[in-house]
Amino acid sequence: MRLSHGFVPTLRETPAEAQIASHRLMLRAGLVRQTAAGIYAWLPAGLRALAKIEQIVREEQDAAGAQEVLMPTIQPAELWRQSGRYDAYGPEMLRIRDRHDRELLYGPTNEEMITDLFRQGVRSYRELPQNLYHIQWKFRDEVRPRFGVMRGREFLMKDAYSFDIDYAGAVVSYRTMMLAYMRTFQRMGLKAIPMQADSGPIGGDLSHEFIVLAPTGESQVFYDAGFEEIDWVGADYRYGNAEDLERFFKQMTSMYAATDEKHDHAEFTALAESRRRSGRGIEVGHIFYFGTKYSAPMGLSLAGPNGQPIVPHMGSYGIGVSRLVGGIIEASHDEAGIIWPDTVAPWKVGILNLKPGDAACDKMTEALYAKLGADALLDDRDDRPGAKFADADLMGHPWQIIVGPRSAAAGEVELKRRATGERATVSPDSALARVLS
RNA sequence: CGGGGCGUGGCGCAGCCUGGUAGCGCGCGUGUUUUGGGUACACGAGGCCGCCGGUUCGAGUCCGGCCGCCCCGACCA
Repeated sequence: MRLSHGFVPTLRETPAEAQIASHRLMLRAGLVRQTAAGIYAWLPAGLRALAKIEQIVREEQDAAGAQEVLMPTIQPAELWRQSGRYDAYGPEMLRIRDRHDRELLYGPTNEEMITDLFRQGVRSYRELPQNLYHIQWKFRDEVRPRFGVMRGREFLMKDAYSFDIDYAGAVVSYRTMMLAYMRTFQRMGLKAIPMQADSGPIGGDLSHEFIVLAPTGESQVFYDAGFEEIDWVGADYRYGNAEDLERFFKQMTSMYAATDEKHDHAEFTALAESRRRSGRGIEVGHIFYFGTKYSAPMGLSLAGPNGQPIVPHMGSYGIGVSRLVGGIIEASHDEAGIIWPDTVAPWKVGILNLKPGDAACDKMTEALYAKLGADALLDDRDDRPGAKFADADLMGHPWQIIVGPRSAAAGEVELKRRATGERATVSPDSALARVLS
């Protein structure tokens, strides 16, 4: 994108309503604009980051064997009556009526709908296990939306639903998703820690919240240093292999991790001091097993091995995709602005033409832009160098390639790494090589 | 939902107490200037002061109602 004709309305001052860092920076960097309380429009830069995050989630879900579907945002009330949740859900559910006065709702989640789909399409236990997911906008009419997209009313969520013959199968599905989550968050440059969560009467120990570490996070967490050190993406755990998954689950759950509410000081200090970590975190995902809570009342029943009907055991697995945009910024920013991890940055590189109209500057920046393509943002605005530096830092491109009259005349560019502030004067070719490596 | 606060050009704010027809900074446009970290000067565009009603000769300002948004708490991906 050429910034001179791009819709990236950066703000020099912070709008009064934004309190926390990610909200301020998302507004200032032109990622989103608020439409109503807890409802946001995504502008080009924000949408690009959102799409990259969504794509990483998608790739890791697919790698773990889940199948993507897309369910509607609007659901019939009837489905929710079958599970008994229509009356139980309360005012967080946005209820609507169509012209025929039929009761509908804007989906806050999809257990009922997926169970309905599954019972229509699957007949035999031999077709299990299966895991279906979608990435779709949800609406929960929060009493008090806040923190920008971190707690909006409308939000983009990945939710997956597993179907297994029995509890043992459900455990494998659960562990599979847990591994996929560790890999997903790692790829986004985040340190994620699964914390055992309250799961109600059904879940047993199969309910975990995924907390992402961020200095400004909402809750205090204590954990084993292993969560920061282990490379989940590279680890040799194989999906579809129950032993690998058990080994993974043991490694995961053997390390200490707790939020302040559940923190056990004695257990924590039993860890070697060098292994103890504490910090703040933001919840970005939640996985849990819920057995036959929906399959039973909704009549999801398949032919079992001995001809008798079986009721599948289910689990659900959520990731707050739009929340992650805010979460990543909370985890990675400084005074000047956002510091995007390479994998989720709206643009991987910002090319700064410090003097549009200068033949050498124009030629060099255009050549770089042509080679970098869509993942580059070319700042070709007729503006002061200072304004471009400030906006580039604010927008947080992982790399900046800075071209001014002096360096252009010398056939060189300045390459700046946003995360470290490190700068080097190099040839355009070697700048390209480093950015693309 | 309990408590608090705020709605005035795109953004940040003053003006309201003590009614007299709207102002500042930033941004935006034009020109000159400057040219590697938000340059300086000049000129200019842009606001039915959230909405409705009331009081008054006159309402951004006073009174009533409504709507919207934010913060703390309880609640939540």
